[in-house]
Amino acid sequence: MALFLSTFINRIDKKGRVSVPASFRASVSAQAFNGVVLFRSHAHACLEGVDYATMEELSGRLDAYDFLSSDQDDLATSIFGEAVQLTFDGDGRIVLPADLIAHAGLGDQVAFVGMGRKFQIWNPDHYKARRDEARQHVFEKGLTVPRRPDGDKGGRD
Amino acid sequence: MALFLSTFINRIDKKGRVSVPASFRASVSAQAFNGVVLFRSHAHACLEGVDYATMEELSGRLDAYDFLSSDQDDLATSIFGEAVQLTFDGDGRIVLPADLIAHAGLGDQVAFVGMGRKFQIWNPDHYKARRDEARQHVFEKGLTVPRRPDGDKGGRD
DNA sequence: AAAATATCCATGTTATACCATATGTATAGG
DNA sequence: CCTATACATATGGTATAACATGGATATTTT
Repeated sequence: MALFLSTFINRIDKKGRVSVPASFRASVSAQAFNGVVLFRSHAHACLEGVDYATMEELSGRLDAYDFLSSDQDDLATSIFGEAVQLTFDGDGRIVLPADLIAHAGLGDQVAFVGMGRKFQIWNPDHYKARRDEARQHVFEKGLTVPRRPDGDKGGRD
Repeated sequence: MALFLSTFINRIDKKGRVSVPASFRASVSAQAFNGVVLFRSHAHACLEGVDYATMEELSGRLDAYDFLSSDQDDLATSIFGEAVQLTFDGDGRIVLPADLIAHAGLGDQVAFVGMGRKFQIWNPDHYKARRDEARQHVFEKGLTVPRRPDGDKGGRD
């Protein structure tokens, strides 16, 4: 299992600890780093989560830019400077830093929303509105999943 | 773990000593040289930091220029000529040379900003402005991380 | 000898690894 | 078909270790 699927609501305690859904943990269990990487979403009041391998892949793709170029600098600052890597404790929990909790407006409950290669962390109340909005956009604009890109070998896992 | 991630604020004492964040130290621990390489940023009032292996790779990239070309000469001078190797002491600290402290306008606190394969060292106050600027550039220019480069096998898992 | 550099030690704070308990779900038995 | 039990997950609390930081001592350099 490599994909983040479905939505889970978990509690967050006073110290910012929260259990990562077991199925999400299974999705990153093949990694060397036992945990996830989080950063603030630029588009929404939520957090984005990926596995460590995804960060490595992003780093590799950034090499397409010249070293020391200003575009590479802007991207690297925005992506890597703000990211935090959070290790699972023995029971599969992570501790959310206070500034990330603030950015997402999290209370005592958080929603883990699977989005395939990544996942998002929401205040459950805010997420409902976001979900309806997303559905509405897909319907109004008639959005579809694009066909496979040329170079993609299309591994079905 | 080879990536520099996240931002850390550490104190600098009167002698210019500062702790390198533990996770950054872990990122260079595979190297033979127990320390980091720093040089002045050309674009900003900050310092750039890499591990020794990256310097070797940069050297390889510069081979793209013709040997004895003036461009290669300029780059090699400003990168390799200015670079300093700083060894960790027993507690993971380095001593920042006075001219580098001056260039970055460092006070009693420094921000280590992870940027993937490299990191930057900032005056924390200046960095906040820089972070916002970078985000703005990414948004205005619509910068994205490019698709996989040609040679990239792009293995996930 | 003086200054600069490196090594060592000691301490407070913070994070995290560990343990113990609850809750919910699936399974098996009556 | 309902109930009891066992398993897996989630949650709450505590102790230990790692880290950052300040200071002191030794070593080298000029």
